[in-house]
Amino acid sequence: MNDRTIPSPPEPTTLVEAAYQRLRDDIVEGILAPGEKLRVEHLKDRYGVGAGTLREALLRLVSDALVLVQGQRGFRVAPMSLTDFEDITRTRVLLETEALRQSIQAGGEEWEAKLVSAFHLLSRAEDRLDQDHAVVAEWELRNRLFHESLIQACPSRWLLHFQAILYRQSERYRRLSVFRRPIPRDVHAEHQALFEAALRRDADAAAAVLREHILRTLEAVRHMPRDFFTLRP
Amino acid sequence: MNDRTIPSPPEPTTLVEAAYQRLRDDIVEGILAPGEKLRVEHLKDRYGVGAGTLREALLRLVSDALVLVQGQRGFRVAPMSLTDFEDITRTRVLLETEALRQSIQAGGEEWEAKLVSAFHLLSRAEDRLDQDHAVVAEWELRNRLFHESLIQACPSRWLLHFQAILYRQSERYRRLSVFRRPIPRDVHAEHQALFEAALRRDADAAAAVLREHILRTLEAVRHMPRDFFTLRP
DNA sequence: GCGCTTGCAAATCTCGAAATTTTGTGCTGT
DNA sequence: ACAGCACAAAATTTCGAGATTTGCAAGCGC
Repeated sequence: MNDRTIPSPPEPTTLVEAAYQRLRDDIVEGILAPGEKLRVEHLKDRYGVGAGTLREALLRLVSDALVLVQGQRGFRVAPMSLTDFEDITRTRVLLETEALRQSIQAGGEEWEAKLVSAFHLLSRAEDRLDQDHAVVAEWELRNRLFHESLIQACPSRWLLHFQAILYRQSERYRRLSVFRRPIPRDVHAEHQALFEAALRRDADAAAAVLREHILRTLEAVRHMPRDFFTLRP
Repeated sequence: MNDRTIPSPPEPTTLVEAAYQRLRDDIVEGILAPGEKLRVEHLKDRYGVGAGTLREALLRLVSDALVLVQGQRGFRVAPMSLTDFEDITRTRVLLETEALRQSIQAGGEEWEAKLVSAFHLLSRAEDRLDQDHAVVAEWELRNRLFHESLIQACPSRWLLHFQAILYRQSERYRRLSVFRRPIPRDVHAEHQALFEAALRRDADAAAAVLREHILRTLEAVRHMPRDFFTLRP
Protein backbone atom coordinates (compact mmCIF):
# COMPACT_ATOMS: atom_id res chain seq x y z
CA MET A 1 0.00 0.00 0.00
CA ASN A 2 1.52 3.24 -1.08
CA ASP A 3 1.62 6.27 1.05
CA ARG A 4 0.79 8.96 -1.46
CA THR A 5 2.95 8.30 -4.45
CA ILE A 6 2.32 6.52 -7.67
CA PRO A 7 4.22 3.28 -7.72
CA SER A 8 6.74 2.79 -10.45
CA PRO A 9 6.90 -0.98 -10.78
CA PRO A 10 9.76 -1.73 -8.43
CA GLU A 11 12.36 -4.30 -9.31
CA PRO A 12 11.61 -7.30 -7.14
CA THR A 13 14.00 -7.72 -4.23
CA THR A 14 12.81 -11.20 -3.34
CA LEU A 15 11.69 -14.28 -5.21
CA VAL A 16 8.29 -13.89 -3.56
CA GLU A 17 7.89 -10.43 -5.06
CA ALA A 18 8.95 -11.64 -8.50
CA ALA A 19 6.56 -14.57 -8.44
CA TYR A 20 3.81 -12.29 -7.14
CA GLN A 21 4.20 -9.93 -10.06
CA ARG A 22 4.23 -12.72 -12.61
CA LEU A 23 1.23 -14.42 -11.06
CA ARG A 24 -0.66 -11.15 -10.93
CA ASP A 25 -0.02 -10.48 -14.60
CA ASP A 26 -1.03 -14.02 -15.53
CA ILE A 27 -4.28 -13.68 -13.63
CA VAL A 28 -5.13 -10.25 -14.96
CA GLU A 29 -4.41 -11.42 -18.51
CA GLY A 30 -6.53 -14.51 -18.04
CA ILE A 31 -3.70 -16.99 -18.56
CA LEU A 32 -4.70 -18.32 -15.16
CA ALA A 33 -8.42 -18.55 -15.67
CA PRO A 34 -11.10 -17.28 -13.30
CA GLY A 35 -12.00 -19.96 -10.78
CA GLU A 36 -8.98 -22.07 -11.70
CA LYS A 37 -7.45 -24.13 -8.92
CA LEU A 38 -3.92 -22.95 -8.22
CA ARG A 39 -1.98 -26.10 -7.42
CA VAL A 40 1.17 -25.11 -5.62
CA GLU A 41 2.82 -28.41 -6.40
CA HIS A 42 2.45 -27.73 -10.14
CA LEU A 43 2.86 -23.98 -10.29
CA LYS A 44 6.09 -23.88 -8.34
CA ASP A 45 7.82 -25.34 -11.36
CA ARG A 46 6.19 -22.86 -13.74
CA TYR A 47 7.36 -19.89 -11.67
CA GLY A 48 10.67 -21.40 -10.70
CA VAL A 49 10.35 -21.19 -6.92
CA GLY A 50 9.80 -23.51 -3.99
CA ALA A 51 6.39 -24.37 -2.60
CA GLY A 52 6.66 -22.09 0.44
CA THR A 53 7.73 -19.17 -1.70
CA LEU A 54 4.84 -19.67 -4.08
CA ARG A 55 2.43 -19.82 -1.16
CA GLU A 56 3.71 -16.46 0.02
CA ALA A 57 3.24 -14.93 -3.42
CA LEU A 58 -0.29 -16.27 -3.56
CA LEU A 59 -1.04 -14.84 -0.15
CA ARG A 60 0.03 -11.46 -1.40
CA LEU A 61 -2.43 -11.86 -4.24
CA VAL A 62 -5.13 -12.49 -1.68
CA SER A 63 -4.59 -8.87 -0.64
CA ASP A 64 -5.52 -7.85 -4.15
CA ALA A 65 -8.59 -10.07 -4.07
CA LEU A 66 -7.29 -11.75 -7.20
CA VAL A 67 -6.84 -15.05 -5.37
CA LEU A 68 -9.01 -16.81 -2.82
CA VAL A 69 -7.47 -18.94 -0.08
CA GLN A 70 -9.18 -21.66 1.88
CA GLY A 71 -7.52 -23.62 4.65
CA GLN A 72 -6.55 -27.15 3.62
CA ARG A 73 -7.93 -26.61 0.15
CA GLY A 74 -5.33 -24.26 -1.19
CA PHE A 75 -5.76 -21.34 -3.55
CA ARG A 76 -7.98 -20.47 -6.47
CA VAL A 77 -8.12 -17.61 -8.95
CA ALA A 78 -10.95 -15.31 -7.95
CA PRO A 79 -13.94 -15.80 -10.22
CA MET A 80 -15.32 -13.18 -12.58
CA SER A 81 -18.96 -12.47 -13.19
CA LEU A 82 -21.13 -9.73 -14.49
CA THR A 83 -22.62 -9.30 -11.04
CA ASP A 84 -19.22 -8.83 -9.51
CA PHE A 85 -18.17 -6.42 -12.21
CA GLU A 86 -21.28 -4.38 -11.55
CA ASP A 87 -20.35 -4.22 -7.90
CA ILE A 88 -16.74 -3.36 -8.69
CA THR A 89 -17.91 -0.64 -11.04
CA ARG A 90 -20.37 0.95 -8.67
CA THR A 91 -17.94 0.85 -5.81
CA ARG A 92 -15.28 2.26 -8.01
CA VAL A 93 -17.55 5.12 -9.06
CA LEU A 94 -18.19 5.90 -5.40
CA LEU A 95 -14.54 5.88 -4.44
CA GLU A 96 -12.89 7.23 -7.52
CA THR A 97 -15.14 10.21 -8.05
CA GLU A 98 -14.48 11.15 -4.42
CA ALA A 99 -10.74 10.66 -4.88
CA LEU A 100 -10.89 12.75 -8.04
CA ARG A 101 -12.69 15.57 -6.27
CA GLN A 102 -10.11 15.57 -3.52
CA SER A 103 -7.30 15.41 -6.03
CA ILE A 104 -8.62 18.34 -8.04
CA GLN A 105 -8.95 20.31 -4.83
CA ALA A 106 -5.49 19.47 -3.51
CA GLY A 107 -3.47 19.20 -6.70
CA GLY A 108 -0.97 21.83 -7.72
CA GLU A 109 0.95 22.52 -10.91
CA GLU A 110 3.05 19.45 -10.45
CA TRP A 111 -0.11 17.36 -10.49
CA GLU A 112 -1.23 19.16 -13.65
CA ALA A 113 2.10 18.51 -15.32
CA LYS A 114 1.94 14.81 -14.63
CA LEU A 115 -1.64 14.68 -15.79
CA VAL A 116 -0.79 16.40 -19.06
CA SER A 117 2.05 13.99 -19.58
CA ALA A 118 -0.02 10.92 -18.79
CA PHE A 119 -2.80 12.05 -21.09
CA HIS A 120 -0.32 12.65 -23.89
CA LEU A 121 1.14 9.16 -23.55
CA LEU A 122 -2.31 7.62 -23.38
CA SER A 123 -3.39 9.51 -26.50
CA ARG A 124 -0.40 8.17 -28.38
CA ALA A 125 -1.25 4.64 -27.33
CA GLU A 126 -4.85 5.15 -28.35
CA ASP A 127 -3.75 6.28 -31.78
CA ARG A 128 -2.12 2.92 -32.16
CA LEU A 129 -5.02 0.85 -30.86
CA ASP A 130 -6.75 0.81 -34.22
CA GLN A 131 -3.64 -0.26 -36.04
CA ASP A 132 -2.05 -2.92 -34.00
CA HIS A 133 -3.69 -5.21 -31.50
CA ALA A 134 -0.33 -6.11 -30.05
CA VAL A 135 -0.21 -2.87 -28.07
CA VAL A 136 -3.00 -3.61 -25.63
CA ALA A 137 -0.55 -4.08 -22.78
CA GLU A 138 0.95 -0.69 -23.46
CA TRP A 139 -2.45 0.93 -23.67
CA GLU A 140 -3.53 -0.73 -20.45
CA LEU A 141 -0.44 0.52 -18.65
CA ARG A 142 -0.92 4.06 -19.89
CA ASN A 143 -4.62 3.93 -19.13
CA ARG A 144 -3.78 2.97 -15.58
CA LEU A 145 -1.17 5.69 -15.27
CA PHE A 146 -3.64 8.24 -16.61
CA HIS A 147 -6.31 7.28 -14.11
CA GLU A 148 -3.74 7.21 -11.35
CA SER A 149 -2.47 10.64 -12.26
CA LEU A 150 -6.02 12.01 -12.13
CA ILE A 151 -6.34 11.05 -8.48
CA GLN A 152 -2.69 11.33 -7.55
CA ALA A 153 -3.07 14.43 -5.42
CA CYS A 154 -5.88 12.94 -3.35
CA PRO A 155 -4.58 13.03 0.23
CA SER A 156 -6.44 9.91 1.33
CA ARG A 157 -4.21 6.87 1.18
CA TRP A 158 -7.16 4.65 1.95
CA LEU A 159 -9.16 5.89 -1.01
CA LEU A 160 -6.13 5.38 -3.20
CA HIS A 161 -5.51 1.92 -1.80
CA PHE A 162 -9.05 0.72 -2.37
CA GLN A 163 -9.21 2.35 -5.77
CA ALA A 164 -6.05 0.53 -6.79
CA ILE A 165 -7.56 -2.79 -5.78
CA LEU A 166 -10.73 -2.10 -7.73
CA TYR A 167 -8.82 -0.82 -10.70
CA ARG A 168 -6.84 -4.02 -10.91
CA GLN A 169 -10.02 -6.00 -10.60
CA SER A 170 -11.66 -4.17 -13.43
CA GLU A 171 -8.58 -4.63 -15.57
CA ARG A 172 -9.42 -8.28 -15.99
CA TYR A 173 -12.75 -7.34 -17.50
CA ARG A 174 -11.50 -4.45 -19.54
CA ARG A 175 -8.76 -6.47 -21.21
CA LEU A 176 -11.34 -8.78 -22.58
CA SER A 177 -13.65 -6.10 -23.88
CA VAL A 178 -11.47 -3.36 -25.26
CA PHE A 179 -11.16 -4.92 -28.72
CA ARG A 180 -14.50 -6.47 -29.22
CA ARG A 181 -16.33 -3.15 -29.25
CA PRO A 182 -19.67 -4.57 -28.18
CA ILE A 183 -21.10 -1.06 -28.03
CA PRO A 184 -20.17 2.03 -29.97
CA ARG A 185 -17.69 4.00 -27.96
CA ASP A 186 -15.01 6.61 -28.41
CA VAL A 187 -12.76 5.81 -25.49
CA HIS A 188 -10.32 8.48 -26.48
CA ALA A 189 -12.97 11.18 -26.49
CA GLU A 190 -14.05 10.04 -23.05
CA HIS A 191 -10.51 10.32 -21.77
CA GLN A 192 -10.17 13.74 -23.32
CA ALA A 193 -13.34 15.06 -21.75
CA LEU A 194 -12.13 13.74 -18.42
CA PHE A 195 -8.71 15.28 -18.85
CA GLU A 196 -10.09 18.68 -19.81
CA ALA A 197 -12.60 18.83 -16.99
CA ALA A 198 -9.89 17.93 -14.50
CA LEU A 199 -7.43 20.43 -15.93
CA ARG A 200 -9.90 23.28 -15.72
CA ARG A 201 -10.56 22.19 -12.10
CA ASP A 202 -14.22 21.53 -12.63
CA ALA A 203 -14.68 18.83 -10.00
CA ASP A 204 -18.37 18.31 -10.64
CA ALA A 205 -17.92 17.90 -14.37
CA ALA A 206 -14.87 15.70 -13.96
CA ALA A 207 -16.69 13.45 -11.52
CA ALA A 208 -19.65 13.18 -13.86
CA VAL A 209 -17.48 12.34 -16.87
CA LEU A 210 -15.51 9.82 -14.84
CA ARG A 211 -18.69 8.19 -13.65
CA GLU A 212 -20.01 7.88 -17.20
CA HIS A 213 -16.65 6.62 -18.42
CA ILE A 214 -16.48 3.88 -15.81
CA LEU A 215 -20.12 2.92 -16.32
CA ARG A 216 -19.62 2.71 -20.03
CA THR A 217 -17.13 -0.10 -19.58
CA LEU A 218 -19.76 -1.88 -17.52
CA GLU A 219 -22.21 -1.40 -20.35
CA ALA A 220 -19.72 -2.84 -22.81
CA VAL A 221 -19.11 -5.88 -20.64
CA ARG A 222 -22.85 -6.38 -20.27
CA HIS A 223 -23.00 -7.03 -23.99
CA MET A 224 -20.43 -9.76 -23.93
CA PRO A 225 -21.58 -13.39 -24.25
CA ARG A 226 -22.39 -15.28 -21.10
CA ASP A 227 -19.36 -17.56 -21.11
CA PHE A 228 -17.12 -14.54 -21.42
CA PHE A 229 -15.83 -14.84 -17.90
CA THR A 230 -14.72 -18.41 -17.99
CA LEU A 231 -12.90 -18.79 -21.27
CA ARG A 232 -9.23 -18.36 -21.61
CA PRO A 233 -8.06 -15.58 -23.94
CA MET B 1 -13.37 -11.77 2.09
CA ASN B 2 -16.92 -12.79 2.69
CA ASP B 3 -19.45 -13.17 0.02
CA ARG B 4 -22.46 -11.64 1.67
CA THR B 5 -22.63 -13.17 5.08
CA ILE B 6 -21.48 -11.98 8.43
CA PRO B 7 -18.52 -14.05 9.55
CA SER B 8 -18.90 -15.93 12.74
CA PRO B 9 -15.32 -16.27 13.96
CA PRO B 10 -14.45 -19.60 12.38
CA GLU B 11 -12.44 -22.15 14.26
CA PRO B 12 -9.00 -22.10 12.70
CA THR B 13 -8.36 -25.08 10.44
CA THR B 14 -4.65 -24.39 10.09
CA LEU B 15 -1.87 -23.14 12.29
CA VAL B 16 -1.53 -20.14 9.99
CA GLU B 17 -5.13 -19.15 10.64
CA ALA B 18 -4.74 -19.58 14.40
CA ALA B 19 -1.57 -17.49 14.50
CA TYR B 20 -3.22 -14.91 12.26
CA GLN B 21 -6.12 -14.48 14.64
CA ARG B 22 -3.88 -14.21 17.67
CA LEU B 23 -1.56 -11.75 15.98
CA ARG B 24 -4.50 -9.67 14.81
CA ASP B 25 -5.93 -9.49 18.31
CA ASP B 26 -2.54 -8.59 19.75
CA ILE B 27 -2.12 -5.78 17.23
CA VAL B 28 -5.62 -4.40 17.63
CA GLU B 29 -5.23 -4.46 21.41
CA GLY B 30 -1.88 -2.74 21.22
CA ILE B 31 0.10 -5.59 22.76
CA LEU B 32 2.16 -5.43 19.60
CA ALA B 33 2.72 -1.70 19.44
CA PRO B 34 2.26 0.51 16.38
CA GLY B 35 5.46 0.64 14.37
CA GLU B 36 6.97 -2.25 16.27
CA LYS B 37 9.31 -4.52 14.31
CA LEU B 38 7.88 -8.03 14.07
CA ARG B 39 10.86 -10.34 14.33
CA VAL B 40 9.87 -13.68 12.98
CA GLU B 41 12.73 -15.40 14.74
CA HIS B 42 11.39 -14.21 18.12
CA LEU B 43 7.67 -14.28 17.55
CA LYS B 44 7.56 -17.82 16.27
CA ASP B 45 8.20 -19.00 19.80
CA ARG B 46 5.54 -16.72 21.24
CA TYR B 47 2.90 -18.05 18.87
CA GLY B 48 4.15 -21.62 18.87
CA VAL B 49 4.70 -22.07 15.14
CA GLY B 50 7.59 -22.30 12.69
CA ALA B 51 9.09 -19.33 10.91
CA GLY B 52 7.43 -20.04 7.56
CA THR B 53 4.04 -20.42 9.19
CA LEU B 54 4.42 -17.16 11.03
CA ARG B 55 5.41 -15.39 7.83
CA GLU B 56 2.22 -16.62 6.23
CA ALA B 57 0.14 -15.34 9.13
CA LEU B 58 1.84 -11.98 8.87
CA LEU B 59 1.16 -11.83 5.15
CA ARG B 60 -2.49 -12.34 5.86
CA LEU B 61 -2.34 -9.38 8.19
CA VAL B 62 -0.92 -7.32 5.36
CA SER B 63 -4.32 -7.79 3.71
CA ASP B 64 -5.87 -6.09 6.69
CA ALA B 65 -3.33 -3.28 6.51
CA LEU B 66 -2.43 -4.05 10.11
CA VAL B 67 1.09 -5.11 9.12
CA LEU B 68 3.55 -3.67 6.65
CA VAL B 69 5.97 -5.91 4.75
CA GLN B 70 9.19 -4.89 3.12
CA GLY B 71 11.40 -7.24 1.19
CA GLN B 72 14.54 -8.27 3.11
CA ARG B 73 13.51 -6.14 6.06
CA GLY B 74 10.69 -8.22 7.36
CA PHE B 75 7.44 -7.07 8.91
CA ARG B 76 6.30 -4.20 11.09
CA VAL B 77 3.07 -3.32 12.85
CA ALA B 78 1.33 -0.60 10.87
CA PRO B 79 1.73 2.77 12.58
CA MET B 80 -1.11 4.79 14.04
CA SER B 81 -1.50 8.52 13.79
CA LEU B 82 -4.17 11.12 14.06
CA THR B 83 -3.78 11.89 10.39
CA ASP B 84 -4.35 8.29 9.45
CA PHE B 85 -7.32 8.01 11.74
CA GLU B 86 -8.84 11.05 10.11
CA ASP B 87 -8.41 9.41 6.75
CA ILE B 88 -9.82 6.13 8.01
CA THR B 89 -12.78 7.95 9.48
CA ARG B 90 -13.61 9.99 6.42
CA THR B 91 -13.26 7.01 4.15
CA ARG B 92 -15.36 4.97 6.47
CA VAL B 93 -18.07 7.60 6.45
CA LEU B 94 -18.09 7.53 2.67
CA LEU B 95 -18.30 3.77 2.43
CA GLU B 96 -20.37 2.89 5.42
CA THR B 97 -23.14 5.40 4.88
CA GLU B 98 -23.48 4.08 1.33
CA ALA B 99 -23.48 0.50 2.57
CA LEU B 100 -26.10 1.45 5.16
CA ARG B 101 -28.32 3.05 2.53
CA GLN B 102 -28.10 -0.04 0.37
CA SER B 103 -28.73 -2.29 3.34
CA ILE B 104 -31.81 -0.36 4.41
CA GLN B 105 -33.10 -0.56 0.87
CA ALA B 106 -32.43 -4.26 0.42
CA GLY B 107 -32.99 -5.60 3.91
CA GLY B 108 -36.03 -7.65 4.82
CA GLU B 109 -37.52 -8.82 8.10
CA GLU B 110 -34.67 -11.20 8.68
CA TRP B 111 -32.28 -8.26 8.55
CA GLU B 112 -34.50 -6.38 11.01
CA ALA B 113 -34.54 -9.34 13.37
CA LYS B 114 -30.79 -9.59 13.43
CA LEU B 115 -30.47 -5.87 13.91
CA VAL B 116 -32.85 -5.90 16.84
CA SER B 117 -30.91 -8.75 18.39
CA ALA B 118 -27.54 -7.11 17.88
CA PHE B 119 -28.76 -3.83 19.34
CA HIS B 120 -30.14 -5.63 22.36
CA LEU B 121 -26.84 -7.38 23.04
CA LEU B 122 -24.94 -4.16 22.56
CA SER B 123 -27.23 -2.32 24.94
CA ARG B 124 -26.61 -4.95 27.59
CA ALA B 125 -22.88 -4.60 27.17
CA GLU B 126 -23.16 -0.84 27.34
CA ASP B 127 -25.03 -1.12 30.62
CA ARG B 128 -21.99 -2.86 32.01
CA LEU B 129 -19.39 -0.47 30.63
CA ASP B 130 -19.82 1.92 33.53
CA GLN B 131 -19.43 -0.82 36.07
CA ASP B 132 -16.61 -3.00 34.95
CA HIS B 133 -13.75 -2.07 32.70
CA ALA B 134 -12.97 -5.72 32.12
CA VAL B 135 -15.79 -5.98 29.59
CA VAL B 136 -14.31 -3.82 26.87
CA ALA B 137 -13.59 -6.83 24.70
CA GLU B 138 -17.19 -7.93 24.96
CA TRP B 139 -18.42 -4.43 24.17
CA GLU B 140 -16.10 -4.15 21.23
CA LEU B 141 -17.31 -7.45 19.82
CA ARG B 142 -20.93 -6.48 20.19
CA ASN B 143 -20.27 -3.04 18.79
CA ARG B 144 -18.75 -4.64 15.75
CA LEU B 145 -21.64 -7.07 15.37
CA PHE B 146 -24.11 -4.20 15.67
CA HIS B 147 -22.39 -2.18 12.97
CA GLU B 148 -22.11 -5.25 10.81
CA SER B 149 -25.77 -6.06 11.21
CA LEU B 150 -26.70 -2.54 10.14
CA ILE B 151 -25.04 -3.05 6.77
CA GLN B 152 -25.55 -6.77 6.51
CA ALA B 153 -28.14 -6.60 3.75
CA CYS B 154 -25.98 -4.40 1.54
CA PRO B 155 -25.54 -6.38 -1.68
CA SER B 156 -22.08 -5.01 -2.43
CA ARG B 157 -19.39 -7.39 -1.25
CA TRP B 158 -16.75 -4.83 -2.07
CA LEU B 159 -18.28 -2.18 0.14
CA LEU B 160 -18.54 -4.73 2.92
CA HIS B 161 -14.97 -5.87 2.40
CA PHE B 162 -13.51 -2.39 2.54
CA GLN B 163 -15.71 -1.41 5.44
CA ALA B 164 -14.49 -4.42 7.38
CA ILE B 165 -10.88 -3.40 6.83
CA LEU B 166 -11.56 0.15 7.95
CA TYR B 167 -13.59 -1.01 10.90
CA ARG B 168 -10.73 -3.14 12.15
CA GLN B 169 -8.37 -0.24 11.65
CA SER B 170 -10.51 2.08 13.67
CA GLU B 171 -10.81 -0.51 16.42
CA ARG B 172 -7.23 0.12 17.40
CA TYR B 173 -8.05 3.75 18.03
CA ARG B 174 -11.41 3.17 19.63
CA ARG B 175 -10.05 0.69 22.17
CA LEU B 176 -7.74 3.32 23.45
CA SER B 177 -10.34 6.06 23.72
CA VAL B 178 -13.51 4.41 24.88
CA PHE B 179 -12.69 4.69 28.59
CA ARG B 180 -10.87 7.94 28.77
CA ARG B 181 -13.91 9.97 27.77
CA PRO B 182 -11.95 12.91 26.38
CA ILE B 183 -15.19 14.52 25.27
CA PRO B 184 -18.70 14.24 26.67
CA ARG B 185 -20.49 11.53 24.80
CA ASP B 186 -23.43 9.22 25.20
CA VAL B 187 -22.38 6.35 22.97
CA HIS B 188 -25.44 4.35 23.84
CA ALA B 189 -27.77 7.16 22.79
CA GLU B 190 -25.90 7.41 19.52
CA HIS B 191 -26.34 3.72 18.90
CA GLN B 192 -30.01 3.94 19.77
CA ALA B 193 -30.66 6.82 17.39
CA LEU B 194 -28.88 4.86 14.68
CA PHE B 195 -30.84 1.72 15.42
CA GLU B 196 -34.19 3.51 15.39
CA ALA B 197 -33.52 5.39 12.17
CA ALA B 198 -32.49 2.17 10.47
CA LEU B 199 -35.47 0.23 11.78
CA ARG B 200 -37.94 2.82 10.53
CA ARG B 201 -36.12 2.64 7.18
CA ASP B 202 -35.16 6.28 7.11
CA ALA B 203 -31.97 5.98 5.06
CA ASP B 204 -31.18 9.68 5.09
CA ALA B 205 -31.53 9.98 8.85
CA ALA B 206 -29.66 6.77 9.49
CA ALA B 207 -26.79 7.86 7.26
CA ALA B 208 -26.64 11.23 9.00
CA VAL B 209 -26.62 9.65 12.46
CA LEU B 210 -23.99 7.13 11.42
CA ARG B 211 -21.83 9.88 10.02
CA GLU B 212 -22.03 11.87 13.23
CA HIS B 213 -21.40 8.75 15.28
CA ILE B 214 -18.26 7.86 13.40
CA LEU B 215 -17.00 11.44 13.38
CA ARG B 216 -17.54 11.71 17.10
CA THR B 217 -15.00 9.00 17.71
CA LEU B 218 -12.59 11.00 15.59
CA GLU B 219 -13.31 14.01 17.75
CA ALA B 220 -12.64 11.97 20.88
CA VAL B 221 -9.33 10.71 19.55
CA ARG B 222 -8.35 14.26 18.59
CA HIS B 223 -8.39 15.12 22.27
CA MET B 224 -6.01 12.40 23.27
CA PRO B 225 -2.40 13.31 24.13
CA ARG B 226 0.14 13.30 21.32
CA ASP B 227 2.01 10.19 22.39
CA PHE B 228 -1.25 8.31 22.48
CA PHE B 229 -0.46 6.29 19.41
CA THR B 230 2.90 4.97 20.43
CA LEU B 231 2.41 3.83 24.02
CA ARG B 232 1.48 0.32 24.94
CA PRO B 233 -1.80 -0.03 26.76
C1' DG C 1 35.00 14.44 14.87
C1' DC C 2 33.30 12.44 10.76
C1' DG C 3 32.98 9.24 7.04
C1' DC C 4 34.16 4.92 5.21
C1' DT C 5 35.32 0.06 5.48
C1' DT C 6 35.30 -4.39 7.51
C1' DG C 7 33.71 -8.19 10.12
C1' DC C 8 30.42 -10.54 12.71
C1' DA C 9 25.98 -11.43 14.82
C1' DA C 10 21.26 -11.32 14.01
C1' DA C 11 17.57 -11.63 11.05
C1' DT C 12 15.33 -12.80 6.72
C1' DC C 13 14.35 -15.70 2.93
C1' DT C 14 14.14 -20.04 0.51
C1' DC C 15 13.93 -24.86 -0.17
C1' DG C 16 12.55 -29.52 0.25
C1' DA C 17 11.48 -33.37 3.34
C1' DA C 18 8.08 -35.11 6.35
C1' DA C 19 3.54 -34.98 8.38
C1' DT C 20 -1.17 -34.25 7.49
C1' DT C 21 -5.33 -33.64 4.84
C1' DT C 22 -8.09 -34.01 0.78
C1' DT C 23 -9.54 -36.14 -3.36
C1' DG C 24 -10.55 -39.84 -6.35
C1' DT C 25 -11.40 -44.63 -7.27
C1' DG C 26 -12.97 -49.15 -6.54
C1' DC C 27 -15.62 -52.29 -3.89
C1' DT C 28 -19.52 -53.80 -1.11
C1' DG C 29 -24.10 -53.74 0.69
C1' DT C 30 -28.87 -52.27 0.40
C1' DA D 1 -28.69 -47.04 -8.78
C1' DC D 2 -27.09 -45.09 -4.70
C1' DA D 3 -24.64 -44.66 -0.34
C1' DG D 4 -20.90 -45.78 2.54
C1' DC D 5 -16.32 -47.39 3.34
C1' DA D 6 -11.44 -48.33 2.58
C1' DC D 7 -7.35 -47.25 0.47
C1' DA D 8 -4.01 -45.07 -2.46
C1' DA D 9 -2.58 -41.05 -4.84
C1' DA D 10 -2.37 -36.25 -4.95
C1' DA D 11 -2.16 -32.05 -2.71
C1' DT D 12 -1.52 -29.04 1.27
C1' DT D 13 0.73 -27.57 5.40
C1' DT D 14 4.50 -27.25 8.47
C1' DC D 15 9.11 -27.24 9.99
C1' DG D 16 13.92 -26.36 10.33
C1' DA D 17 18.42 -26.25 8.00
C1' DG D 18 21.12 -23.65 4.96
C1' DA D 19 21.91 -19.61 2.02
C1' DT D 20 21.60 -14.77 1.85
C1' DT D 21 20.95 -10.12 3.50
C1' DT D 22 20.91 -6.55 6.91
C1' DG D 23 22.31 -3.98 10.94
C1' DC D 24 25.61 -2.65 14.08
C1' DA D 25 29.99 -1.99 16.25
C1' DA D 26 34.79 -1.38 15.88
C1' DG D 27 38.73 0.24 13.54
C1' DC D 28 41.06 3.24 10.32
C1' DG D 29 42.11 7.35 7.69
C1' DC D 30 41.49 12.20 6.88
